[in-house]
Amino acid sequence: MSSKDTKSRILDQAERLFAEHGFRNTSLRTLTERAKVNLAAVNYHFNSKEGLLQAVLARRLQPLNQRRQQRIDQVLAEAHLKQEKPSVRDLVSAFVIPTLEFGASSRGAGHFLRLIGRTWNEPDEKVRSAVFEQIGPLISNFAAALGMALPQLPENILRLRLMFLLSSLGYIMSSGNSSPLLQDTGTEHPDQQLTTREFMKFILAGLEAPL
Amino acid sequence: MSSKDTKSRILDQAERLFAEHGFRNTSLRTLTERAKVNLAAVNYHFNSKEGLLQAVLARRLQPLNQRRQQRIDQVLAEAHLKQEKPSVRDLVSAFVIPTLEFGASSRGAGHFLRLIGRTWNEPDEKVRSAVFEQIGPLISNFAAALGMALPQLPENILRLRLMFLLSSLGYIMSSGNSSPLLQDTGTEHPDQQLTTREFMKFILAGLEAPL
DNA sequence: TCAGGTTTTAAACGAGTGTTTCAATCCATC
DNA sequence: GATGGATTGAAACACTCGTTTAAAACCTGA
Repeated sequence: MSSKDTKSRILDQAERLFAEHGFRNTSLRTLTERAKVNLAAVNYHFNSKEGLLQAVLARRLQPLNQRRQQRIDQVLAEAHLKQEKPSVRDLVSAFVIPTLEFGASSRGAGHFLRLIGRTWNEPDEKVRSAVFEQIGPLISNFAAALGMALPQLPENILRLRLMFLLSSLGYIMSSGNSSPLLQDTGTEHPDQQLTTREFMKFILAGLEAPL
Repeated sequence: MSSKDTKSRILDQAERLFAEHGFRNTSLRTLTERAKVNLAAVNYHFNSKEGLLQAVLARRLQPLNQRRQQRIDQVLAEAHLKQEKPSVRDLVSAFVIPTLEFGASSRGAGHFLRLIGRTWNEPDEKVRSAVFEQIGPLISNFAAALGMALPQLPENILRLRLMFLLSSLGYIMSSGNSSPLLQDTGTEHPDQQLTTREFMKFILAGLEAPL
C-alpha cells in the first residue's frame, strides 16, 4: 500500500527531526523533503502538524506504556500474593528497564526517547499537553505503587522524590549515548548497561533515603 | 538615562518571555510590545535576537556563578587547611544553595532559573551554546571538587552521578513553585525550603551510594 | 542657542511558516 | 476497460518572523 509507505516515512522522519531539533524548529518543508514526500501529504494524512506530533507519540507510546504497566501490575500482584509490600527496586525496574531497553531497540526508538525526555521541561504548550495526555495515567499509577512500597514517606515528599527520578530519567532518555553535558571529558560513550545500572543505584539510594 | 531604561525593560521582558515560552517561540514583536519599546530597539541595543539572549544570560549568570565559585573555593580551602577531604554535603550545598536562593530572590531571577533549567535538554543549538559557554567552566570545577570528595568513585561513574544531580536540579529550577509534572495532585505549592531540603537528602544519598 | 551624536520611530524587505486548493494520477472494483 | 474514491502533485495563500532603513526626536556639551 503506497499510502502506508508515505505515512510511515513521514512518521519516521518526524520522529527523528522532532527529537533532533524540536517540534517548533522543524519545518514541514524540510521534513517532507527528507521523507521524499509531497508537502501537502502531512496535512492530508494527519490534518495538521500537531496531528502529526500526536501520531508520532501514539505509535511508540502505546506499546511502551502497555509493557510498563504490565510489569508494574506484575510486581504488585506478586507482592500481594506474598502479603508483602512491593519492593522499591522491582517497581523502579518495572518502570525504567522497559523504557531504556526500548530506546536501544532501534534507532528510531532512540530518537523517540530523546523527544519524550525533553518534554519534562518543554516550553511549548502543544508539545507538553500532547505528551502528558498519553503518559500521565501511567505516571499516576507508578506513583501510587511507589506509595505502597514506601508507606512511611509522606505523600508530598514521595512526590518530590518521584520528580527527581523522572527528571534524571528524562536526561538519560534525551542524551541517548551522547551526553550533551560535560562533553569535554573525552569521547568515550558511556555504554547503556553501565548507565542503567548506575542510574538504578543512584535513584534507589535517593528514594530510600531516611526521612 | 532613557536608553538604560529601554535596555533593562527589554531585558526584563526577554527574561520572562524566554522562560515562559522559550527562545524560539518568543517573537520580538510581542516582546517589544510588552516592554513598551519600539520593535527596532532590540537590534539597536543588542544587535540581534541572539545578542539579546546572551545579554539576558550574562546579566544574571555572572554574579551567580561568581557566588557559587566562591563558596566552592571556600569549602576546598577549609578542607585543605584541616588536611581532610572536602565534604560532599558542603560541596553540594555550595553549588545548590546559592542557585535556589537566587531563584527566590526576585521574580525575575525565578524566571531566569526556569530558562537555565530548561537548557540541559534544549534542542536549539543557539540557546544551548549560549548557556554552556557561560556555565561550563563552573561545572568543570564543581566536578573536579566532587572528585576530591569522592576519590573512591571511578571518574566515569562520578560523571554519571553528577549528571543525575544536574538534571534533577534543572527540573527544580525550571518548575519554580509550580510542578508541571503531576499537576493533578492538588493545588498546594511545595515550598522552597522543603524542596531544597529534600533535594539535598535525595542527591546526597545517591552521590554517596556504595559502588 | 546651536551643533552633533544618540536614541526612537514607522515602514518596508525578504525569507520562511503551516495550510489550502484543485488538477493530475493511481488503483481496486465492477 | 471504464468508474469512483483515495492519493499525490505543483502552486498559491495568508501570515509571521528577524532585520534594515532613513527620517524624526531627543539630549548633551560648547
